[in-house]
Amino acid sequence: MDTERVERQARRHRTPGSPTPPAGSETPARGRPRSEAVEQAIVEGVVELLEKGVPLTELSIERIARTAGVGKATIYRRWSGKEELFVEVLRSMEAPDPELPGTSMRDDLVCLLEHLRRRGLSMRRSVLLHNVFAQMKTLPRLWDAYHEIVIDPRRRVMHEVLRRGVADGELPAGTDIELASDLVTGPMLLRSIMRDDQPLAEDLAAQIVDLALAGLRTGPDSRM
Amino acid sequence: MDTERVERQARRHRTPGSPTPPAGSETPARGRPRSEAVEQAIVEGVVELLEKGVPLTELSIERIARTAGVGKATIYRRWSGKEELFVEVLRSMEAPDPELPGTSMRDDLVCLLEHLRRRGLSMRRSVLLHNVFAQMKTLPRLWDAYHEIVIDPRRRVMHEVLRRGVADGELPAGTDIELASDLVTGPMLLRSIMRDDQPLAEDLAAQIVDLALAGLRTGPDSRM
Amino acid sequence: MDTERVERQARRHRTPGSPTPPAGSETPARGRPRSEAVEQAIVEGVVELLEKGVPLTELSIERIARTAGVGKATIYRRWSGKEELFVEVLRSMEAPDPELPGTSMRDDLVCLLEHLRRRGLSMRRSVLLHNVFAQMKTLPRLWDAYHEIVIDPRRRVMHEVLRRGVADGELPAGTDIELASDLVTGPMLLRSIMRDDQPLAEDLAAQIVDLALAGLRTGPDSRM
Amino acid sequence: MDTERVERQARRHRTPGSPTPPAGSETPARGRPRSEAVEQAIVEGVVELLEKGVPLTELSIERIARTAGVGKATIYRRWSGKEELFVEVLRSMEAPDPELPGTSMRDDLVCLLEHLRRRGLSMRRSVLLHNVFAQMKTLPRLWDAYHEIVIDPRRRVMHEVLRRGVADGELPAGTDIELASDLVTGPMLLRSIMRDDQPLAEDLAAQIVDLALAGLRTGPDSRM
DNA sequence: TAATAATCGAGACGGTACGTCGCGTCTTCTG
DNA sequence: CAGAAGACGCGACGTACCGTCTCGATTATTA
Repeated sequence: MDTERVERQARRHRTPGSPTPPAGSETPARGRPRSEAVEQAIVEGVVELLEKGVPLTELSIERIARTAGVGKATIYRRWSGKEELFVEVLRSMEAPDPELPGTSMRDDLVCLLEHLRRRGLSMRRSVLLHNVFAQMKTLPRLWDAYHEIVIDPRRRVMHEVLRRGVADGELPAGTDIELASDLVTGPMLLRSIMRDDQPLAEDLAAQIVDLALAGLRTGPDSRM
Repeated sequence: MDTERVERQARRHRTPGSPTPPAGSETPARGRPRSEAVEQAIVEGVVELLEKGVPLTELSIERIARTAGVGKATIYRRWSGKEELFVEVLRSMEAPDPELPGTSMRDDLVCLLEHLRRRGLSMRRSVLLHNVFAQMKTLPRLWDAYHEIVIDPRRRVMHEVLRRGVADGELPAGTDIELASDLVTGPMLLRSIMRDDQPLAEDLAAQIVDLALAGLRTGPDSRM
Repeated sequence: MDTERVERQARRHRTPGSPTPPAGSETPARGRPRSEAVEQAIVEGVVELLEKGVPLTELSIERIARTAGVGKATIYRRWSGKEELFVEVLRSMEAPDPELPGTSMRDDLVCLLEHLRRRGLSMRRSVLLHNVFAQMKTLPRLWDAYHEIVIDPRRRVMHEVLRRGVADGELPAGTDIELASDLVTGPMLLRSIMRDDQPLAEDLAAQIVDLALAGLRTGPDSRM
Repeated sequence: MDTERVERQARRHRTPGSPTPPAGSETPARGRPRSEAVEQAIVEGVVELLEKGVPLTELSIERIARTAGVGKATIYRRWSGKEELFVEVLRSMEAPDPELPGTSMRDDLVCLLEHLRRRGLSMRRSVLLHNVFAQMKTLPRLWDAYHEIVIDPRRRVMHEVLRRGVADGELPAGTDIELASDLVTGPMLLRSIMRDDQPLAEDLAAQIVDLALAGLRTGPDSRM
């Protein structure tokens, strides 16, 4: 009866994209299942702290655990560290996908940029994502996850809109979709990230789109 | 156990921009003067570590001191913490101002953007500023200093170029200089920061400038 | 998050001396009965670990459970903690009572002391009781149980032997039985516990008994 | 200036027997010296806790640090763990060497045993050494140190006394000094350790010595 | 030529957080 | 019900840095 398990079976953290296993029950699920409520308490605790203005540097795992009334191990059981936890937090805060008006490519682009502007605004208001975003490049896994979950889907939508623009004749054939996408997205990003002392004007999205469509040489007044 | 802490006078750190006191000797300067060599050793030590690929998170003051063969107090005597030290490092690494060709506004813009592209490239190559930039928003003083020293001067130059473009008739009168500036800068920033998996094409600066000048509706082929 | 802890009825553990309820079934005994095999597996697992040289400090309940391939709760269902479990282990390892030759008080004493010597030897050989004994005083219930089960019975036997010695004229009337008992037992104990670097000579029991009987002033040579 | 020390120089803890280096200054003593006061505060804190009746199991390093108002690292800087710290505590509590009357071997033996009896008493009174001693065998370094510092010196004194007894004719020539020593020491040890429910009689030392000298067959009344 | 004073490397100091482990209790599913 | 499995709140482990504080030794200026 010498069963002493040596390899404690590598800890399995939740896969970023799938909170609950889809359908085919992979393992029979032995032992007491992890509490959903605890999961929520932790993530919500982090959000509360961030909204209270606590700087990200002071967001120790120990403090998070204390706030949520939870043992440290319970956090480490789910996420391998701050990074992975923040991915969860980020996901839980992301606004739902914008619904495109579909009236014209131009209007769709304005809508997408407006969504970006709103995210920029909320980053400043709540102090929240401001810092999470700021640190993201230091936390490579978080960066990757954010790309996968947030950035890439939006980008794909914008590419689709632009491709439709080419098909509808709103853009010339042979347009570099990637570059076009970055031409309209870049300025909004710059305003959000680098100019955090200035407000983001209400009609900024429209301004950028119209200027990008018409070109500097012509100016936005040439729009139909 | 010697509990009575005497409140010492606040330590005075060097002002960021002036390594040596200007001229009028404020204090008679008694005692052993600070060693220039030590100053250099610390900053160079940080640069070496960053170039060796050490993540910024592992750049503890203790490790920096060890690397430079220097006491911790010697660092704190000069800078109040990591933030202020990094400002110094940042300044010591910035490439010299680009010299504008002056042949046309378009060429000047391309030149400025090319400078930005090169910075983006070096951030990736050396792993260096990559992380420093990434963390910068978490370190507000570093962020401010970087703005003051690096971003703002470049921005002022670009604004000047654009204003000259309006004066020369290359741009329509009434052009929003700020917005125009961001329209060309934004895309390059986006490529540098958000697309760190893709290369920055040799002629990217020209591509962006030409597309921004002509506008999406027209496409870059309309250039002279 | 389910904070209201309900005060459950105190768990009832088995009485140390009676592994199975005597006869009159106190409770109707509903549900699945406790497995004897499990009981054995746990105790044997502990013994194995101890004999493998695992220090008592590293004998966590968690590890014991792992070794025996048993859930932690299953252990706590039987014993209230390490202490009570160790009593069980101790009992399962004690050598059977020595049989006295009865030829003389002196020979009986030697026999009893030889038993003690053997226990001392086995403590060293198997690394086993060595540590259990060592920690016993920290675990008061274990200490008490050990007294009750092991020490006291032996002591009573020795007292009996000595009393017979007085009756038979081998010892003077008015001999302090307690003190006499300790005079012969003490040295062997000391050698076993305090001199674990030295061997326990084959004839040590005889040496001690003879010296104690004759007295230091006379020396053991005076024996018949 | 690539000095980065890799091997942090193995931590040196104090040698058990020599609190301060004898004379020849081995190393020039660089950096801030360790505070004597802190050392004292820690050891005294442990003693206080033990005397307050805190069980040894609850004597975590963390609690000791808290009690002494000291950082954990400060403790680990001096001792490698609980074991070595307890050696210090033990030494700080040991009564000074007994002064032998020298009137006779018998009186010297009584004096030595009386010293042992007093230690036994203090172990019970203060709850102190009781547990420390109990755990000692689990903590091998502590056990070794206790031997070296406390047991062995006393034993050597007793052996000396006995040898003098042989020389003076109080004991027969050819007496086994080791065995004789254990014959008188053993019973006192047994009473101290194994019979912690009974008091240690005032004249127990004399009783044991006299009985051991005269022998059980004769009884203590035969003494001069 | 001293006396004075700030600097230097080194490292002790009280803290806080790290990520792990064991405690004893609980909650799930399977026999 | 018992049993294996493992989640749970808790608290200690030993380590790493934080920013401050002594140390002895060094290096200028001032008297």
